[in-house]
Amino acid sequence: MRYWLMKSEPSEVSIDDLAGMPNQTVAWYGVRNYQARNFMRDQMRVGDMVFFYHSSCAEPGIAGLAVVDSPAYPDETQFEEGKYFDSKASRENPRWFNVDVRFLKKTPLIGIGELRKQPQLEKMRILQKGNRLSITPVDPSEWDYIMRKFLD
DNA sequence: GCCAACGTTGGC
DNA sequence: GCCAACGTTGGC
Repeated sequence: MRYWLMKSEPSEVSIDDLAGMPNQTVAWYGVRNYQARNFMRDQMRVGDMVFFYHSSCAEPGIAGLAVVDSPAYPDETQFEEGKYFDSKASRENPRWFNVDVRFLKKTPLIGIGELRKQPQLEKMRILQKGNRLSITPVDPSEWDYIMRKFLD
């Protein structure tokens, strides 16, 4: 089993939104970055654990726990008109993929400032200067540390 | 709103 | 294949 951190803008899908979805599950549509896509398509497995992270908002940070609920499949929004449409993608040759993610629990918000204070977390991808990847692997030791320090 | 960092695009 | 220009991300 692997561990991940997935960013979502709460104005799009917040942890509360996720909790209110049918089956408490959402398709992680809209990823348009190859590295993030490859993580979903090639490395994620059903049952992998996810930190649900609120980004681009007043209080950025980890807001909940989720779990990967499906293997990757073509992202429907690449075929539809709208901001995620991709004219170079086709159903025969899809370019973008997503997994489904299921709500596990809401957590007290662990702000990015709190995370930065932890020397044990200084190598976390999310905390590196210039980091922009919306999906990043989390080292098991980092996962354990956060769980013990903040979520016991 | 600012702006540093990064990914993508496209001319050459 | 290089690299300048451009667009986006995301914390502050």
